[in-house]
Amino acid sequence: MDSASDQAGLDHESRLEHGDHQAVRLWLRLLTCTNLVERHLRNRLRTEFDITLPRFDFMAQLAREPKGLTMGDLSQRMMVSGGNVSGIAVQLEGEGLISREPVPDNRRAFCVTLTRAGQKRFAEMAEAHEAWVAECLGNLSGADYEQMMSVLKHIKLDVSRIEP
Amino acid sequence: MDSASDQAGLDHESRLEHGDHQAVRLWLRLLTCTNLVERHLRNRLRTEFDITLPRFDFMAQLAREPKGLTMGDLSQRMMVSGGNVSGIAVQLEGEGLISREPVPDNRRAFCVTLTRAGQKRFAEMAEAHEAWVAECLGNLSGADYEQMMSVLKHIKLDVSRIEP
DNA sequence: GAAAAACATTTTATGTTTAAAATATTCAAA
DNA sequence: TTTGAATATTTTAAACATAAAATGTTTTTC
Repeated sequence: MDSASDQAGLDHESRLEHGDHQAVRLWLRLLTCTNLVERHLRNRLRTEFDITLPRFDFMAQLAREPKGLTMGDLSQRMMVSGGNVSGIAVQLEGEGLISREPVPDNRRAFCVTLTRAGQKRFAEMAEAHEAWVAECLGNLSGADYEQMMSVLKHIKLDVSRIEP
Repeated sequence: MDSASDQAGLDHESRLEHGDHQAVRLWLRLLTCTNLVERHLRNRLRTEFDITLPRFDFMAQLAREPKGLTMGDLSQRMMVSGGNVSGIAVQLEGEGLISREPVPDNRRAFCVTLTRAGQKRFAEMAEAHEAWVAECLGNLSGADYEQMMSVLKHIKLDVSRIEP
């Protein structure tokens, strides 16, 4: 029924509409797929390491920057609000996985780093996490991988150009 | 540095690790991209229609099924927990956008449908939503679109095969 | 050098999301 | 038919997320 009416009157308007529908279909599939992988990782982190995805992400950012990051840096990189990282930091600090030390020449900011225990704990989790991700996304050809990376970068650019 | 060591000792182990890293990079980009679009749509729905994304999704599922859906159907299609749809339903019902009627031969279940007002309201929102999505994802070539759809389907299949 | 602006973070209030327990109903089997 | 398993939904408690206000610090500007 849809394809019949598409073939019938293919003026500008319906062309546009067709493109729109296409975009929506892609969006829904993209969303479904991402949610599926995210849920999978979330569940495994919970069942095998008793940690949540946000806390894992928090630690992952720090692991990438041994010199430490400020709360603002973390908020920006994790793309969540400041109040959010604040809450997560309190918990991780309570568990002894991160430490927050004052920055010498800026008493407003904290320098957040992984503790020795945090580094060790994260290393274990990261290895498993990487394997889980590979299970989900590692079964693509090199060409598919390159294509996806390129198209996603393209989309990212398109979106960032919209937001005023 | 990375590429040098890759070329140096390319045994099975480092090959695997390389593939894993690749998968992680793709995953992070996929996640970032999806979050970016999702946040954009969420903001626009809030500012222009004063509605949240989950409520919109809830209504979108119903719009697609004029005969109505049970709470469980909605939970499954929206890929969120039952408690979640339960809360959303209460709100939408309070606003008169949906109705929940008992199913004759199953007193456990509700049949949820859009009210007349809900249909009208959704139609307005859906049109705008479709245009916003097209702004984000509509700027791809037909080939890119097809490729994305195909690869995402592939990934979805891979993930669904994992979950035990 | 004092007032104002900008900055980094936390707090607060509100709302979303999940997992798990609780409730109620239906179905299956012994 | 009564017991038990499965189903559909709601409730509850805890974590997460945001925006906006509050706090304290630094920088700018006049």
